[in-house]
Amino acid sequence: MPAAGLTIAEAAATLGLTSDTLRYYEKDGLLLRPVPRSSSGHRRYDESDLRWIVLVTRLRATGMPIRDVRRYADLVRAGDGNELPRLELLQAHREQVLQQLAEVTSHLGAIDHKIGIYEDRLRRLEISA
Amino acid sequence: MPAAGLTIAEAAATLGLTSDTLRYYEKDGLLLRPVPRSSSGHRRYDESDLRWIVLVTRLRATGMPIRDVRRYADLVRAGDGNELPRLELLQAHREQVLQQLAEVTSHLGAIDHKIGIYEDRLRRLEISA
DNA sequence: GCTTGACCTGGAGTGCACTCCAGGAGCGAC
DNA sequence: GTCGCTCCTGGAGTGCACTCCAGGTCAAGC
Repeated sequence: MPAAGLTIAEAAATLGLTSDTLRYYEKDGLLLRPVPRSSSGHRRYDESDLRWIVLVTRLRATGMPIRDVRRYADLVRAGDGNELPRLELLQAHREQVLQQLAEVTSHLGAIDHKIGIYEDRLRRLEISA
Repeated sequence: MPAAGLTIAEAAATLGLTSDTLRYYEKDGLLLRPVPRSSSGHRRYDESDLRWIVLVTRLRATGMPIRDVRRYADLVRAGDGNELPRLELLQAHREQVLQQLAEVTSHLGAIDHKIGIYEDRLRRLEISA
């Protein structure tokens, strides 16, 4: 009978994280619950753990600080009744991300312009060579 | 007779940085030259200094590490003849930024979806109240 | 029954990019 | 001539997010 759930190494590979990071997230209160253990005390991640950690990685990858992920996890862990603060937290993050995207896009435009200048210059050097 | 160029505080305000950061960039080799000094040894930033630092902030704001900005500054400082490596560095960075933008945008889509779910749920709670 | 390998814990260490600080100098205003 | 301001330097300190390590447990395979 195979054990239910993934080992920490399997979960890490699936999620694109390291085992160390998974332990760190758990210790830091980013997960909804202590990950269940096998009889020998090893972590076993089930589907709901993985689904949550995927969300955590999305929040992290869009620049949300650990401390805000923890605040969000705290809210979800607290159960029903605080949907509004959860929504507000996500909406605030969304605004941040949009602003960040706009800023980066605009800077990228300027960098692209500079790239164009170098390309022109190099084309001309090539021709005159 | 007013001195030519901005003081470090003025330059910092103009660029949206701090004086400490400007000194740090200079010490770390991110600038094209040591910033010229007044007779009393205070930095005076001229237009060319500012233009370069604007580029530095664009590179930084799009996620280029300090060490790569320094490599780019080294190339520019070395003068004509290495346009190709400069171009390649910028193009590589461009690809990074595009990939980053795509990734963030995709994660944002998933977060938006979650926001939609909360909005629906809250709307329903409101109606049934 | 002993080795091997994956996992455990608490805690120390790392890399990055600033940010702050102590001690000191120059300069205009009073 | 001294107060207050801005600036200088070298170097220490900070916050963040991991990442690594020592020393130990446990189950499976030989």
